[in-house]
Amino acid sequence: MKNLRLKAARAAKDLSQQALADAVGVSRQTINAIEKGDYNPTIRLCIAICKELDCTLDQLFWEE
Amino acid sequence: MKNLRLKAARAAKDLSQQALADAVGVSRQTINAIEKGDYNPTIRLCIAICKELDCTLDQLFWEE
DNA sequence: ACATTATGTCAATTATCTTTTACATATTGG
DNA sequence: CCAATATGTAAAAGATAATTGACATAATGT
Repeated sequence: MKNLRLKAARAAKDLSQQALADAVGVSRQTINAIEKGDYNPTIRLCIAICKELDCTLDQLFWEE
Repeated sequence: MKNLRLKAARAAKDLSQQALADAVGVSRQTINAIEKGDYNPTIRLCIAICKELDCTLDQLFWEE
């Protein structure tokens, strides 16, 4: 399933997928794949994304 | 660096590394490596561990 | 209308997470 | 003292995260 919270948080910072990818040191396709879902990124990448977007892991990646 | 919060949370549930590994469907070495640190597990594994230990991502894996 | 940026997606390759097998030490209970 | 459990660690192989390059379609602004 899609990660719409990530997409929204990125939009709130007015960052493109490319800009976020550059900021956290991965490729644009990786960010796109995470937002698209059916993907399993590493915890360090998730943490880097959270810090760039001023969020926490629970806010962007926790699922009940 | 070591993940002592994970080690403590596991101890609080009285689970061995093997028991936690079985519960989340990975090998004992993987749990050991995560606790040992210098390791980068996937977010899905982190979530599975958190749910097994009744914690959240922020509680076990967030780092300021 | 045009150029530019942003996004979606795919195939092939590289990097790395995870397993398997194995051996070692420490600890606990009988 | 002995058997069983728990933990730490390592090398090789398997599974998958992530990169690279490419092509396509929307969206945006001039």
